[in-house]
Amino acid sequence: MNVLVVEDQALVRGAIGSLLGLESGIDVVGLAEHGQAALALIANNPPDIVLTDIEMPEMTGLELAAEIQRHHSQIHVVVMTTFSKSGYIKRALDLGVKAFILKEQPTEYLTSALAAVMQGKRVIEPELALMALDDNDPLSDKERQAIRLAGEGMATKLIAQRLCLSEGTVRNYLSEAIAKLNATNRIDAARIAKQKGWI
Amino acid sequence: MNVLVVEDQALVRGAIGSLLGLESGIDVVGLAEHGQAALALIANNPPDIVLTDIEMPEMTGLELAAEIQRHHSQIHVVVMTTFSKSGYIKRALDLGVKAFILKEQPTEYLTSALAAVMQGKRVIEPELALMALDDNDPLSDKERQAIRLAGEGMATKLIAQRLCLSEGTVRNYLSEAIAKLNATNRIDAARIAKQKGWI
DNA sequence: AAAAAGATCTGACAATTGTCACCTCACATC
DNA sequence: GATGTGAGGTGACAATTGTCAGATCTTTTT
Repeated sequence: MNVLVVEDQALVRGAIGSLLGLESGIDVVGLAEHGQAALALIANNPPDIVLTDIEMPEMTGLELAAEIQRHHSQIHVVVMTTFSKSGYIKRALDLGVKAFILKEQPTEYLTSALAAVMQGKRVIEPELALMALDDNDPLSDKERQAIRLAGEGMATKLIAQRLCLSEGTVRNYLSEAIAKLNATNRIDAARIAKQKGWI
Repeated sequence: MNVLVVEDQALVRGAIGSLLGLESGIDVVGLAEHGQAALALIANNPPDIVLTDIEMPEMTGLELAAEIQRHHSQIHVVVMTTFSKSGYIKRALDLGVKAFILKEQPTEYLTSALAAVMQGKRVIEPELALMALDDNDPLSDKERQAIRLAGEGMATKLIAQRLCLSEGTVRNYLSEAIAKLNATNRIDAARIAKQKGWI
């Protein structure tokens, strides 16, 4: 099967290309450093599978998956990512992505997932699928914005100015968010929300 | 030459192992997922070169480099990282690291750097070396640790317990660090220090 | 040996942050 | 027209955080 590898870090891109090149049954037919480059290669020579990272500049792997779903629906998309954020998983599943690979998983997981995808299967760890289900972001829009700014080190007064709210209201939002996320303070809350992909 | 690869993401670790395995003259004699595991492998079977990522949980690649410099000074250390933070580069050079590889560089850069290191050379991009020059980390060791924990959302009391210091002393350290970094509070200070590679 | 320089600690104080109960106003619904 | 409901606000209070001026007790320097 023909695979196109999309990953922004050249060293990792090359290393994964080399890894897959060793597998019998897999031909690496292209390497792209972001979604735009990948689309150009796909137009010329559509592969069977596009294996793409999610976090990339210019165009993320999920945006690439959306584009492929729209214009090249016969191509299977497999995404890789460092972070098992429930938001990512949910979007990927909605976009018809065939496999969801975490970079913490061993190389054998990747190769066997690619083989399974060629047989028409979907590959996703059950626990990740569950994460997508209970991806219920409890934060309101204002809470989200307040927590994000707080996570960048802004003081309450500045956050209030930025959001055009009173200082007290901002404190209320932050307090709410801290409670909802079971955090101990605003920094902790920001950390938790980031980790879930909510801010 | 015998190379030990240290990288926390299994997929990337395996892929780099596979890449280096293809090179004639390179034997990948071990794969470790963090500094602790690497040290255990080194004790049994010291390689010629340790190729390590910097950003890792438990023990960072730079902490590993320090440990190797102290106890296994004949081993060459090569670090890889996504971020060209001036603090990383400076610390790496101070720790006797032989080559500094960015993950955005192509795979050939890595393989040729490893070959050069075996010939006793040092490999670092001139522009990165320059970054190291104008990097003056003003933080003391204790301040660094305190700020890092604060950046993770820990309250003063917990930080004090972790560092075996009194609460007041921790507040002093944080206050000092905030002043030195021209920050407005502990979160802001942590953000600045992270970006420079000081924590 | 005296002086200087550290690191840690303490206590006091002000500023910021976190929590909570309750207020107001607009706007949709019954 | 009465009633909810939700966004935004206020004020009060406690807890945490930030600042600073010493106090102790090592080390290091002179």
